[in-house]
Amino acid sequence: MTETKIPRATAKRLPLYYRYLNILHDGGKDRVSSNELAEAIHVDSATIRRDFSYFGTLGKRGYGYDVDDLIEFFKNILHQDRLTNVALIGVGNLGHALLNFNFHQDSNIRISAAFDTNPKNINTIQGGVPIYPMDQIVAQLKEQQISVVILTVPSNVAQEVANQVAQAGVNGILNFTSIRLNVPAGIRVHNVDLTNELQTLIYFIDHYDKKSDEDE
Amino acid sequence: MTETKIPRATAKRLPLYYRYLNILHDGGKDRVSSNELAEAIHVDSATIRRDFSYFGTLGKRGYGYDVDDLIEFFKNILHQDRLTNVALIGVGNLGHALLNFNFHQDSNIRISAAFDTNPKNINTIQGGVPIYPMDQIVAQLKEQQISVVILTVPSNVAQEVANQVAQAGVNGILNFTSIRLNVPAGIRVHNVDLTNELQTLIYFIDHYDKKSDEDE
DNA sequence: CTTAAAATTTAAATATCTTTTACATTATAT
DNA sequence: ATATAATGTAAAAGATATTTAAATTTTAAG
Repeated sequence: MTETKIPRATAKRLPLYYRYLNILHDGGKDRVSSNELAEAIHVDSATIRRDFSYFGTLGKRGYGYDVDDLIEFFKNILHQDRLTNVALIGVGNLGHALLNFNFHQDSNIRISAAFDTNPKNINTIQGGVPIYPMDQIVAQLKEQQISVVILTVPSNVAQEVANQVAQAGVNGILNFTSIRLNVPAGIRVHNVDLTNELQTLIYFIDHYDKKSDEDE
Repeated sequence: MTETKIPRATAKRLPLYYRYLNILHDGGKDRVSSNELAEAIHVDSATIRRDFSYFGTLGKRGYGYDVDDLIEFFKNILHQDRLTNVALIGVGNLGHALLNFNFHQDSNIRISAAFDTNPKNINTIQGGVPIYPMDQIVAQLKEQQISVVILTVPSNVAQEVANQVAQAGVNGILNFTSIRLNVPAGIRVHNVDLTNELQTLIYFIDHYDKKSDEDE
Protein backbone atom coordinates (compact mmCIF):
# COMPACT_ATOMS: atom_id res chain seq x y z
CA MET A 1 0.00 0.00 0.00
CA THR A 2 3.00 2.28 -0.23
CA GLU A 3 2.87 3.94 -3.64
CA THR A 4 -0.22 5.02 -5.52
CA LYS A 5 -2.12 2.27 -7.27
CA ILE A 6 -0.29 0.85 -10.25
CA PRO A 7 -2.14 -0.61 -13.27
CA ARG A 8 -2.58 -4.34 -13.08
CA ALA A 9 -0.88 -4.82 -16.39
CA THR A 10 2.15 -3.06 -15.03
CA ALA A 11 2.14 -5.06 -11.81
CA LYS A 12 2.19 -8.28 -13.77
CA ARG A 13 5.34 -7.23 -15.56
CA LEU A 14 7.30 -6.39 -12.44
CA PRO A 15 8.61 -9.91 -11.79
CA LEU A 16 9.80 -10.03 -15.36
CA TYR A 17 11.72 -6.81 -15.02
CA TYR A 18 13.19 -8.00 -11.78
CA ARG A 19 14.45 -11.26 -13.21
CA TYR A 20 16.05 -9.70 -16.25
CA LEU A 21 17.74 -7.02 -14.22
CA ASN A 22 19.33 -9.76 -12.15
CA ILE A 23 20.48 -11.51 -15.27
CA LEU A 24 22.07 -8.27 -16.45
CA HIS A 25 23.70 -7.80 -13.06
CA ASP A 26 25.11 -11.31 -13.13
CA GLY A 27 26.45 -10.57 -16.59
CA GLY A 28 28.38 -7.63 -15.20
CA LYS A 29 26.25 -4.89 -16.74
CA ASP A 30 25.79 -1.83 -14.60
CA ARG A 31 23.56 0.25 -16.80
CA VAL A 32 20.73 -0.46 -19.19
CA SER A 33 18.41 1.47 -21.47
CA SER A 34 14.71 0.87 -21.90
CA ASN A 35 15.45 -0.26 -25.45
CA GLU A 36 17.85 -2.95 -24.35
CA LEU A 37 15.37 -4.22 -21.81
CA ALA A 38 12.62 -4.10 -24.39
CA GLU A 39 14.55 -6.35 -26.70
CA ALA A 40 15.26 -8.90 -24.00
CA ILE A 41 11.80 -9.26 -22.55
CA HIS A 42 9.68 -8.43 -25.59
CA VAL A 43 7.85 -5.52 -24.06
CA ASP A 44 7.79 -2.21 -25.90
CA SER A 45 10.32 0.28 -24.56
CA ALA A 46 7.71 2.98 -24.13
CA THR A 47 5.64 0.62 -22.03
CA ILE A 48 8.66 -0.07 -19.88
CA ARG A 49 9.36 3.61 -19.34
CA ARG A 50 5.71 4.24 -18.60
CA ASP A 51 5.72 1.37 -16.13
CA PHE A 52 8.82 2.59 -14.36
CA SER A 53 7.53 6.14 -14.19
CA TYR A 54 4.65 5.05 -11.96
CA PHE A 55 7.25 4.58 -9.27
CA GLY A 56 8.85 7.98 -9.71
CA THR A 57 12.08 8.92 -11.38
CA LEU A 58 14.15 5.77 -11.58
CA GLY A 59 16.43 6.59 -14.51
CA LYS A 60 18.56 9.40 -15.75
CA ARG A 61 17.76 11.16 -19.00
CA GLY A 62 20.39 10.62 -21.60
CA TYR A 63 21.94 7.81 -19.56
CA GLY A 64 19.43 5.06 -18.92
CA TYR A 65 18.91 3.08 -15.75
CA ASP A 66 21.43 1.97 -13.19
CA VAL A 67 20.99 -1.80 -12.96
CA ASP A 68 21.80 -2.12 -9.28
CA ASP A 69 19.56 0.77 -8.34
CA LEU A 70 16.65 -0.78 -10.18
CA ILE A 71 17.28 -4.16 -8.62
CA GLU A 72 17.29 -2.66 -5.15
CA PHE A 73 14.11 -0.81 -5.90
CA PHE A 74 12.21 -3.77 -7.31
CA LYS A 75 13.61 -6.14 -4.71
CA ASN A 76 11.86 -4.07 -2.12
CA ILE A 77 8.65 -3.58 -4.07
CA LEU A 78 8.38 -7.29 -4.77
CA HIS A 79 9.16 -8.36 -1.21
CA GLN A 80 12.24 -10.13 -2.39
CA ASP A 81 14.31 -8.54 0.35
CA ARG A 82 13.01 -11.16 2.73
CA LEU A 83 12.02 -14.80 2.53
CA THR A 84 8.38 -15.64 1.86
CA ASN A 85 7.24 -19.05 2.96
CA VAL A 86 4.35 -20.61 1.12
CA ALA A 87 2.51 -23.91 1.56
CA LEU A 88 1.48 -26.47 -0.99
CA ILE A 89 -1.65 -28.55 -0.64
CA GLY A 90 -2.02 -31.75 -2.60
CA VAL A 91 1.12 -33.79 -3.23
CA GLY A 92 -0.06 -35.58 -6.33
CA ASN A 93 1.48 -35.54 -9.71
CA LEU A 94 1.79 -31.81 -10.17
CA GLY A 95 2.20 -31.02 -6.49
CA HIS A 96 5.18 -33.32 -6.27
CA ALA A 97 6.81 -31.58 -9.18
CA LEU A 98 6.27 -28.18 -7.63
CA LEU A 99 7.80 -29.37 -4.35
CA ASN A 100 10.94 -30.11 -6.31
CA PHE A 101 10.73 -26.95 -8.36
CA ASN A 102 13.39 -24.54 -7.24
CA PHE A 103 11.45 -21.33 -6.72
CA HIS A 104 14.30 -20.17 -4.56
CA GLN A 105 16.69 -20.13 -7.48
CA ASP A 106 15.43 -16.88 -8.86
CA SER A 107 13.22 -15.58 -6.11
CA ASN A 108 13.12 -15.34 -2.38
CA ILE A 109 10.19 -17.69 -2.13
CA ARG A 110 10.20 -21.25 -0.87
CA ILE A 111 7.67 -23.89 -0.02
CA SER A 112 8.00 -24.60 3.68
CA ALA A 113 5.11 -26.96 4.28
CA ALA A 114 3.00 -29.36 2.29
CA PHE A 115 -0.19 -31.24 3.01
CA ASP A 116 -1.65 -34.42 1.63
CA THR A 117 -4.18 -37.15 2.31
CA ASN A 118 -2.01 -40.07 1.24
CA PRO A 119 -0.56 -41.93 4.26
CA LYS A 120 2.48 -42.79 2.19
CA ASN A 121 3.32 -39.13 1.87
CA ILE A 122 2.38 -37.93 5.32
CA ASN A 123 5.32 -37.32 7.64
CA THR A 124 7.82 -37.73 4.84
CA ILE A 125 10.00 -35.00 3.40
CA GLN A 126 9.92 -34.35 -0.34
CA GLY A 127 12.06 -31.80 -2.06
CA GLY A 128 13.13 -30.73 1.39
CA VAL A 129 9.56 -29.99 2.42
CA PRO A 130 7.78 -31.77 5.28
CA ILE A 131 4.37 -33.18 4.44
CA TYR A 132 1.60 -32.97 7.00
CA PRO A 133 -1.86 -34.51 7.08
CA MET A 134 -4.72 -32.36 5.84
CA ASP A 135 -6.23 -31.92 9.27
CA GLN A 136 -3.24 -29.87 10.30
CA ILE A 137 -3.69 -27.23 7.62
CA VAL A 138 -5.18 -24.57 9.84
CA ALA A 139 -2.80 -25.20 12.73
CA GLN A 140 0.37 -25.29 10.66
CA LEU A 141 -0.45 -22.33 8.46
CA LYS A 142 -1.16 -20.25 11.50
CA GLU A 143 1.91 -21.45 13.36
CA GLN A 144 4.22 -20.85 10.42
CA GLN A 145 2.42 -17.61 9.57
CA ILE A 146 2.00 -18.69 5.99
CA SER A 147 -0.25 -16.44 3.98
CA VAL A 148 0.08 -17.89 0.49
CA VAL A 149 -0.94 -21.36 -0.62
CA ILE A 150 -0.41 -23.35 -3.80
CA LEU A 151 -3.42 -25.53 -4.47
CA THR A 152 -2.77 -28.75 -6.38
CA VAL A 153 -5.53 -30.99 -5.07
CA PRO A 154 -8.00 -32.87 -7.26
CA SER A 155 -10.71 -30.57 -8.59
CA ASN A 156 -13.50 -32.33 -6.77
CA VAL A 157 -12.15 -31.37 -3.37
CA ALA A 158 -10.75 -27.97 -4.36
CA GLN A 159 -13.58 -25.86 -2.95
CA GLU A 160 -13.65 -27.76 0.29
CA VAL A 161 -9.91 -27.35 0.81
CA ALA A 162 -10.14 -23.68 -0.15
CA ASN A 163 -12.62 -23.23 2.66
CA GLN A 164 -10.17 -24.64 5.18
CA VAL A 165 -7.41 -22.47 3.79
CA ALA A 166 -9.63 -19.44 4.19
CA GLN A 167 -10.15 -20.36 7.82
CA ALA A 168 -6.42 -20.40 8.33
CA GLY A 169 -6.33 -16.72 7.44
CA VAL A 170 -4.48 -17.08 4.16
CA ASN A 171 -4.37 -14.06 1.83
CA GLY A 172 -3.57 -15.65 -1.50
CA ILE A 173 -4.13 -18.89 -3.38
CA LEU A 174 -2.34 -20.00 -6.51
CA ASN A 175 -4.97 -22.30 -7.88
CA PHE A 176 -3.90 -25.08 -10.25
CA THR A 177 -7.25 -26.82 -10.20
CA SER A 178 -9.77 -26.33 -12.96
CA ILE A 179 -12.37 -25.03 -10.53
CA ARG A 180 -13.06 -21.32 -10.06
CA LEU A 181 -12.98 -21.04 -6.30
CA ASN A 182 -15.42 -19.14 -4.15
CA VAL A 183 -13.49 -17.41 -1.40
CA PRO A 184 -14.36 -14.73 1.11
CA ALA A 185 -13.45 -11.13 0.32
CA GLY A 186 -9.88 -10.53 1.34
CA ILE A 187 -8.40 -13.57 -0.35
CA ARG A 188 -6.87 -13.28 -3.79
CA VAL A 189 -6.98 -16.22 -6.15
CA HIS A 190 -4.75 -16.48 -9.20
CA ASN A 191 -5.58 -19.33 -11.52
CA VAL A 192 -3.09 -21.38 -13.48
CA ASP A 193 -5.10 -23.66 -15.69
CA LEU A 194 -2.85 -25.81 -17.83
CA THR A 195 -5.55 -27.26 -20.05
CA ASN A 196 -6.90 -23.78 -20.68
CA GLU A 197 -3.45 -22.55 -21.58
CA LEU A 198 -3.08 -25.20 -24.23
CA GLN A 199 -6.56 -24.67 -25.61
CA THR A 200 -6.05 -20.93 -25.77
CA LEU A 201 -2.74 -21.35 -27.53
CA ILE A 202 -4.31 -23.63 -30.10
CA TYR A 203 -7.19 -21.21 -30.61
CA PHE A 204 -4.83 -18.29 -31.15
CA ILE A 205 -2.73 -20.25 -33.59
CA ASP A 206 -5.42 -20.56 -36.15
CA HIS A 207 -7.50 -17.51 -35.45
CA TYR A 208 -4.91 -14.80 -35.08
CA ASP A 209 -2.30 -13.32 -37.32
CA LYS A 210 0.71 -15.47 -37.82
CA LYS A 211 2.98 -12.52 -37.59
CA SER A 212 2.32 -12.00 -33.91
CA ASP A 213 4.62 -13.93 -31.67
CA GLU A 214 3.67 -12.74 -28.24
CA ASP A 215 1.39 -14.04 -25.56
CA GLU A 216 -1.44 -12.45 -23.60
CA MET B 1 -9.74 -17.42 -39.58
CA THR B 2 -13.42 -18.23 -39.92
CA GLU B 3 -15.27 -15.54 -38.02
CA THR B 4 -14.27 -11.92 -37.66
CA LYS B 5 -11.52 -11.21 -35.20
CA ILE B 6 -12.53 -11.66 -31.60
CA PRO B 7 -10.97 -9.63 -28.77
CA ARG B 8 -8.08 -11.39 -27.11
CA ALA B 9 -9.73 -11.10 -23.74
CA THR B 10 -12.72 -12.96 -25.11
CA ALA B 11 -10.61 -15.64 -26.72
CA LYS B 12 -8.94 -16.38 -23.43
CA ARG B 13 -12.28 -16.99 -21.79
CA LEU B 14 -13.49 -19.50 -24.36
CA PRO B 15 -11.91 -22.59 -22.79
CA LEU B 16 -13.46 -21.62 -19.51
CA TYR B 17 -16.88 -21.38 -21.02
CA TYR B 18 -16.39 -24.68 -22.75
CA ARG B 19 -15.42 -26.51 -19.61
CA TYR B 20 -18.31 -25.19 -17.56
CA LEU B 21 -20.80 -25.97 -20.25
CA ASN B 22 -19.61 -29.54 -20.19
CA ILE B 23 -19.98 -29.64 -16.45
CA LEU B 24 -23.54 -28.40 -16.82
CA HIS B 25 -24.23 -30.99 -19.48
CA ASP B 26 -22.88 -33.77 -17.30
CA GLY B 27 -25.12 -32.51 -14.54
CA GLY B 28 -28.12 -32.97 -16.79
CA LYS B 29 -28.84 -29.30 -17.42
CA ASP B 30 -30.06 -28.48 -20.88
CA ARG B 31 -30.39 -24.74 -20.65
CA VAL B 32 -28.51 -21.97 -18.91
CA SER B 33 -28.73 -18.22 -18.51
CA SER B 34 -25.85 -15.82 -18.69
CA ASN B 35 -26.41 -15.08 -15.03
CA GLU B 36 -26.01 -18.69 -13.99
CA LEU B 37 -22.81 -18.99 -15.98
CA ALA B 38 -21.54 -15.73 -14.52
CA GLU B 39 -21.92 -17.04 -11.03
CA ALA B 40 -20.08 -20.26 -11.77
CA ILE B 41 -17.08 -18.86 -13.54
CA HIS B 42 -16.83 -15.44 -11.94
CA VAL B 43 -17.14 -13.42 -15.12
CA ASP B 44 -19.74 -10.67 -15.33
CA SER B 45 -22.91 -11.80 -17.10
CA ALA B 46 -22.79 -8.81 -19.45
CA THR B 47 -19.29 -9.75 -20.48
CA ILE B 48 -20.43 -13.29 -21.18
CA ARG B 49 -23.29 -12.12 -23.35
CA ARG B 50 -21.02 -9.73 -25.16
CA ASP B 51 -18.47 -12.50 -25.70
CA PHE B 52 -21.08 -14.89 -27.08
CA SER B 53 -22.55 -12.29 -29.38
CA TYR B 54 -19.28 -12.01 -31.28
CA PHE B 55 -20.12 -15.42 -32.69
CA GLY B 56 -23.62 -14.54 -33.79
CA THR B 57 -26.92 -15.41 -32.22
CA LEU B 58 -26.29 -18.27 -29.85
CA GLY B 59 -29.09 -17.77 -27.38
CA LYS B 60 -32.82 -17.25 -27.36
CA ARG B 61 -34.35 -14.16 -25.86
CA GLY B 62 -36.44 -14.84 -22.85
CA TYR B 63 -35.06 -18.34 -22.68
CA GLY B 64 -31.30 -18.35 -22.30
CA TYR B 65 -28.80 -20.64 -23.98
CA ASP B 66 -29.21 -24.25 -24.96
CA VAL B 67 -26.33 -26.05 -23.27
CA ASP B 68 -25.82 -28.67 -25.96
CA ASP B 69 -25.96 -26.12 -28.74
CA LEU B 70 -23.31 -24.03 -27.07
CA ILE B 71 -21.11 -27.05 -26.45
CA GLU B 72 -21.33 -28.06 -30.09
CA PHE B 73 -20.49 -24.55 -31.14
CA PHE B 74 -17.50 -24.10 -28.87
CA LYS B 75 -16.29 -27.63 -29.47
CA ASN B 76 -15.85 -26.69 -33.07
CA ILE B 77 -14.38 -23.26 -32.43
CA LEU B 78 -11.85 -24.68 -29.98
CA HIS B 79 -10.88 -27.60 -32.20
CA GLN B 80 -12.15 -30.00 -29.61
CA ASP B 81 -14.02 -31.95 -32.23
CA ARG B 82 -10.81 -33.71 -33.13
CA LEU B 83 -7.71 -34.88 -31.29
CA THR B 84 -4.75 -32.55 -31.11
CA ASN B 85 -1.41 -34.17 -30.52
CA VAL B 86 1.27 -32.11 -28.84
CA ALA B 87 4.86 -32.85 -27.92
CA LEU B 88 6.74 -32.20 -24.71
CA ILE B 89 10.41 -31.37 -24.64
CA GLY B 90 12.39 -31.82 -21.45
CA VAL B 91 11.40 -34.66 -19.16
CA GLY B 92 12.73 -33.21 -15.94
CA ASN B 93 10.84 -32.49 -12.83
CA LEU B 94 8.01 -30.47 -14.32
CA GLY B 95 8.05 -32.25 -17.67
CA HIS B 96 7.53 -35.56 -15.98
CA ALA B 97 4.54 -34.22 -14.10
CA LEU B 98 2.99 -32.87 -17.28
CA LEU B 99 3.45 -36.22 -19.00
CA ASN B 100 1.29 -37.69 -16.30
CA PHE B 101 -1.15 -34.83 -16.29
CA ASN B 102 -4.38 -35.90 -17.87
CA PHE B 103 -5.04 -33.18 -20.42
CA HIS B 104 -7.34 -35.58 -22.14
CA GLN B 105 -9.71 -35.65 -19.20
CA ASP B 106 -11.33 -32.37 -20.06
CA SER B 107 -10.01 -31.62 -23.49
CA ASN B 108 -9.27 -33.37 -26.73
CA ILE B 109 -5.55 -32.80 -26.37
CA ARG B 110 -2.88 -35.34 -25.55
CA ILE B 111 0.85 -35.49 -25.45
CA SER B 112 1.94 -38.00 -28.05
CA ALA B 113 5.70 -37.61 -28.00
CA ALA B 114 8.35 -36.44 -25.57
CA PHE B 115 12.04 -35.66 -25.93
CA ASP B 116 14.88 -35.65 -23.46
CA THR B 117 18.66 -35.76 -23.19
CA ASN B 118 18.84 -38.19 -20.31
CA PRO B 119 19.74 -41.73 -21.51
CA LYS B 120 17.73 -43.17 -18.65
CA ASN B 121 14.60 -41.61 -20.10
CA ILE B 122 15.24 -42.14 -23.77
CA ASN B 123 13.27 -44.98 -25.32
CA THR B 124 11.15 -45.44 -22.25
CA ILE B 125 7.45 -44.69 -21.97
CA GLN B 126 6.23 -42.37 -19.26
CA GLY B 127 2.62 -41.56 -18.66
CA GLY B 128 1.92 -43.50 -21.81
CA VAL B 129 4.17 -41.26 -23.85
CA PRO B 130 7.27 -42.49 -25.71
CA ILE B 131 10.44 -40.51 -25.06
CA TYR B 132 12.83 -39.85 -27.90
CA PRO B 133 16.33 -38.38 -27.96
CA MET B 134 16.62 -34.69 -28.71
CA ASP B 135 18.17 -35.21 -32.10
CA GLN B 136 14.92 -36.67 -33.33
CA ILE B 137 12.86 -33.58 -32.59
CA VAL B 138 12.64 -32.34 -36.15
CA ALA B 139 12.06 -35.75 -37.67
CA GLN B 140 9.40 -36.85 -35.19
CA LEU B 141 7.49 -33.59 -35.10
CA LYS B 142 7.29 -33.59 -38.85
CA GLU B 143 6.37 -37.24 -39.06
CA GLN B 144 3.66 -36.96 -36.42
CA GLN B 145 2.56 -33.59 -37.81
CA ILE B 146 2.74 -32.03 -34.39
CA SER B 147 2.34 -28.28 -34.40
CA VAL B 148 2.29 -27.47 -30.70
CA VAL B 149 5.08 -28.06 -28.22
CA ILE B 150 5.33 -27.82 -24.45
CA LEU B 151 8.77 -26.61 -23.46
CA THR B 152 10.04 -27.75 -20.07
CA VAL B 153 13.77 -27.78 -20.61
CA PRO B 154 16.30 -25.97 -18.38
CA SER B 155 16.37 -22.24 -19.11
CA ASN B 156 19.94 -22.24 -20.33
CA VAL B 157 19.09 -24.41 -23.32
CA ALA B 158 15.61 -23.02 -23.94
CA GLN B 159 16.50 -20.75 -26.84
CA GLU B 160 18.56 -23.39 -28.55
CA VAL B 161 15.76 -25.93 -28.34
CA ALA B 162 13.24 -23.35 -29.51
CA ASN B 163 15.33 -22.89 -32.62
CA GLN B 164 15.11 -26.60 -33.40
CA VAL B 165 11.41 -26.60 -32.76
CA ALA B 166 11.03 -23.70 -35.17
CA GLN B 167 12.84 -25.71 -37.79
CA ALA B 168 10.36 -28.51 -37.34
CA GLY B 169 7.61 -26.18 -38.48
CA VAL B 170 5.81 -25.90 -35.19
CA ASN B 171 3.16 -23.15 -34.81
CA GLY B 172 2.91 -22.81 -31.06
CA ILE B 173 5.04 -23.17 -27.96
CA LEU B 174 3.82 -23.33 -24.39
CA ASN B 175 6.93 -22.10 -22.67
CA PHE B 176 7.48 -23.05 -19.04
CA THR B 177 11.04 -21.76 -18.93
CA SER B 178 11.85 -18.38 -17.48
CA ILE B 179 13.37 -17.19 -20.76
CA ARG B 180 11.47 -15.03 -23.24
CA LEU B 181 12.07 -16.85 -26.45
CA ASN B 182 13.01 -15.34 -29.76
CA VAL B 183 11.11 -17.13 -32.48
CA PRO B 184 10.48 -16.43 -36.13
CA ALA B 185 7.25 -14.73 -37.15
CA GLY B 186 4.57 -17.35 -37.48
CA ILE B 187 5.16 -19.05 -34.17
CA ARG B 188 3.11 -18.15 -31.14
CA VAL B 189 4.63 -18.41 -27.71
CA HIS B 190 2.55 -18.46 -24.55
CA ASN B 191 4.53 -18.22 -21.35
CA VAL B 192 3.70 -19.97 -18.10
CA ASP B 193 6.15 -18.69 -15.55
CA LEU B 194 5.52 -20.23 -12.17
CA THR B 195 7.89 -18.05 -10.20
CA ASN B 196 6.37 -14.96 -11.80
CA GLU B 197 2.92 -16.16 -10.88
CA LEU B 198 3.82 -16.44 -7.25
CA GLN B 199 5.61 -13.11 -7.17
CA THR B 200 2.71 -11.39 -8.86
CA LEU B 201 0.25 -12.93 -6.44
CA ILE B 202 2.32 -11.75 -3.49
CA TYR B 203 2.59 -8.28 -4.98
CA PHE B 204 -1.14 -8.03 -5.49
CA ILE B 205 -1.88 -9.22 -2.00
CA ASP B 206 -0.35 -6.25 -0.34
CA HIS B 207 -0.79 -3.60 -2.96
CA TYR B 208 -4.35 -4.10 -4.08
CA ASP B 209 -7.70 -3.91 -2.39
CA LYS B 210 -8.53 -6.82 -0.20
CA LYS B 211 -12.07 -6.85 -1.46
CA SER B 212 -11.08 -8.03 -4.89
CA ASP B 213 -10.96 -11.78 -5.23
CA GLU B 214 -10.29 -12.28 -8.87
CA ASP B 215 -7.20 -12.85 -10.92
CA GLU B 216 -5.75 -11.20 -14.01
C1' DC C 1 -56.69 -17.35 -26.61
C1' DT C 2 -54.99 -12.94 -25.22
C1' DT C 3 -52.50 -10.37 -22.65
C1' DA C 4 -49.44 -8.87 -19.14
C1' DA C 5 -45.41 -9.72 -16.64
C1' DA C 6 -40.94 -11.54 -16.28
C1' DA C 7 -36.73 -12.87 -18.19
C1' DT C 8 -33.22 -12.46 -21.53
C1' DT C 9 -30.58 -11.08 -25.52
C1' DT C 10 -28.41 -7.48 -28.00
C1' DA C 11 -26.86 -3.02 -29.77
C1' DA C 12 -25.14 1.14 -28.47
C1' DA C 13 -23.18 4.30 -25.32
C1' DT C 14 -20.17 5.08 -21.72
C1' DA C 15 -16.49 4.22 -18.72
C1' DT C 16 -12.20 2.28 -17.63
C1' DC C 17 -7.84 0.49 -18.55
C1' DT C 18 -3.66 -0.07 -21.49
C1' DT C 19 -0.48 1.01 -25.01
C1' DT C 20 1.59 4.02 -28.17
C1' DT C 21 3.05 8.39 -29.93
C1' DA C 22 5.51 12.37 -29.75
C1' DC C 23 8.37 15.54 -27.89
C1' DA C 24 10.44 18.46 -24.35
C1' DT C 25 14.09 17.78 -21.23
C1' DT C 26 18.35 16.33 -19.35
C1' DA C 27 22.82 13.89 -19.01
C1' DT C 28 26.89 12.39 -21.25
C1' DA C 29 30.68 12.50 -24.25
C1' DT C 30 33.37 14.59 -27.72
C1' DA D 1 29.79 24.17 -26.78
C1' DT D 2 27.51 21.04 -29.25
C1' DA D 3 25.66 16.79 -30.71
C1' DT D 4 23.87 12.60 -29.29
C1' DA D 5 21.32 9.53 -26.64
C1' DA D 6 17.83 8.42 -23.58
C1' DT D 7 14.35 9.41 -20.10
C1' DG D 8 9.78 11.06 -18.47
C1' DT D 9 5.30 12.25 -19.36
C1' DA D 10 1.15 14.32 -21.52
C1' DA D 11 -2.04 13.22 -24.60
C1' DA D 12 -3.93 10.37 -28.22
C1' DA D 13 -5.34 6.05 -29.66
C1' DG D 14 -6.78 1.56 -28.93
C1' DA D 15 -8.80 -2.22 -26.43
C1' DT D 16 -11.78 -4.03 -23.00
C1' DA D 17 -15.48 -3.91 -19.70
C1' DT D 18 -19.71 -2.19 -18.00
C1' DT D 19 -24.00 0.03 -18.20
C1' DT D 20 -28.18 1.44 -20.38
C1' DA D 21 -32.04 0.92 -23.01
C1' DA D 22 -34.63 -1.43 -25.96
C1' DA D 23 -36.62 -5.42 -28.43
C1' DT D 24 -37.93 -10.08 -28.19
C1' DT D 25 -39.56 -14.23 -26.30
C1' DT D 26 -41.34 -17.24 -22.79
C1' DT D 27 -44.37 -18.13 -19.21
C1' DA D 28 -48.42 -17.87 -16.78
C1' DA D 29 -52.69 -15.76 -15.55
C1' DG D 30 -57.12 -14.34 -16.80
